[in-house]
Amino acid sequence: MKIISWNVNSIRARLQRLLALLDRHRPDVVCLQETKVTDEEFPSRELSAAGYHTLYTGQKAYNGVAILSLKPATDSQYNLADDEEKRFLAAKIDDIYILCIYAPNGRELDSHYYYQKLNWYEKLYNYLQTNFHPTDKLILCGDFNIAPDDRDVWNPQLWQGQLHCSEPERTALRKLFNWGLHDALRLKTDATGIYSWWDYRSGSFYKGHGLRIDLILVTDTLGQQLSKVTIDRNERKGSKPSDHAPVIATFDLRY
Amino acid sequence: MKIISWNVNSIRARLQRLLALLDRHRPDVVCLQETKVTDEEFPSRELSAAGYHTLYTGQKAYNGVAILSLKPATDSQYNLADDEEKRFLAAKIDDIYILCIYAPNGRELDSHYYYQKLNWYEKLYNYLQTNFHPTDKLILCGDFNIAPDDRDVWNPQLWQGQLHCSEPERTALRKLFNWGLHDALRLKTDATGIYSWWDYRSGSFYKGHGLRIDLILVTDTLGQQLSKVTIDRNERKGSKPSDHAPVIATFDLRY
DNA sequence: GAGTTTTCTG
DNA sequence: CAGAAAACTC
Repeated sequence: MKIISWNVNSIRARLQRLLALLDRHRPDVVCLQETKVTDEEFPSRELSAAGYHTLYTGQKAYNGVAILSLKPATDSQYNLADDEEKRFLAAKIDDIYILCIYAPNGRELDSHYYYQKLNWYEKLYNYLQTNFHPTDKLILCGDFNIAPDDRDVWNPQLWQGQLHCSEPERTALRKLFNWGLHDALRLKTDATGIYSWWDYRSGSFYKGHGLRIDLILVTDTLGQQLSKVTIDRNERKGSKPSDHAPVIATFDLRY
Repeated sequence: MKIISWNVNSIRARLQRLLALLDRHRPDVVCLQETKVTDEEFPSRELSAAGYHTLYTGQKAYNGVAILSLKPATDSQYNLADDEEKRFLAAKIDDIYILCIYAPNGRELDSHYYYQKLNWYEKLYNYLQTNFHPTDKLILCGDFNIAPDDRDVWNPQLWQGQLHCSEPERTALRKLFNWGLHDALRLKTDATGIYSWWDYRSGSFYKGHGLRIDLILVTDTLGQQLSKVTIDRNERKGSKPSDHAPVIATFDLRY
């Protein structure tokens, strides 16, 4: 079972790249973030022509998430709580619960939006607690807008305490780990220098100035069947890339 | 001698089409309107690579005119009077005076801008009178934003008295004719249904809803040597066309 | 810097 | 409808 999480930064601008990605990896499940289209504008026809079932929830210029799957999904959920912004989508595919999220950015440390971000994580934690158990087969993936720890940051001193790396943010993320989720990539490697996002500005990708803020979190049972986690850095190259690269996890599912 | 006048509606958006046009017709002179770029952004390198000398005067998002020529130009003039907008460019190529204009649109009948348009035509007339004589070899071409008479309008009843067709506008244009300029196309044909502009909206081109507002005017001596006048309607087809088609005049110059 | 919407102009 | 700019977000 192969799952990909990718912040496409506009599915309109990235459709051809997305179709090529599906062709290249033939993933069972794809979680997309920042689709930036309303449901009417979501390119479901092109994606179903590529063989994928689609679930999506979007809004005008911002946010928007989607789940693509080779097999049809069930038990879909489009809201975390009373959220106005389209940042959450959940469904069951086979016997695995898939949660696709696009966490708020926070804009600025200590701003109104920063506290909304922390509050949103609180809601996510509550959602997990009320609806699931750590023994469930569950994957929570997406753009978390938090780098878990200093191994995930190109210049930890510079980023120390900054947005995406502040203690309150990391604590909110750690709460998910403590509940029973594992950072898939960290089950496989302790290496530094593995990033999923690079600012469009000032040649950040070329300079290696990235952060790992796109994560695939899994519960224990799935963690034990995890065979591989990679980040498709090539997707950040060429003309008109997203500023995020896809994260890919492969499981060797035993029944 | 072949001359083309074309309102490109952004030379940035139309550069490939322009280069193809140069290649297709190999005109001696090209007058362009609505280049919509500052002089720094004018693609002079690409055009000189295509074998053309360039004169241009432009501003940020609006207006802008240019003259391209196989032979270098002399006696260039960048202003009609004290004009703030970049709507006028004149030069001498061989022994012919070339005046390239982009007349104001006028926006609305009887508006402030409408009277500015009439006033601009007054300045153009004065410029002609003070600087030239009807016996000169002179070509005045560009986007006049006036349809000379009802033969040049797809639905004269509908357009009767409207912007581009109102009596004050047509009188301003007629003053140029009375001075000694001839509408090159009308020296060759009385046909109706020959247009140079079609609104982008509501499939006007497909429906044949056009106006002839792009003109090549010539003095007597040149009129007598005029061999052909056409409008390249194909240039309005395909993807990303200008809303104007190029007007092409060919002269059989006797020395 | 690369998406988006909105406003302006023709 | 198609350009361009400006304001916005990330």
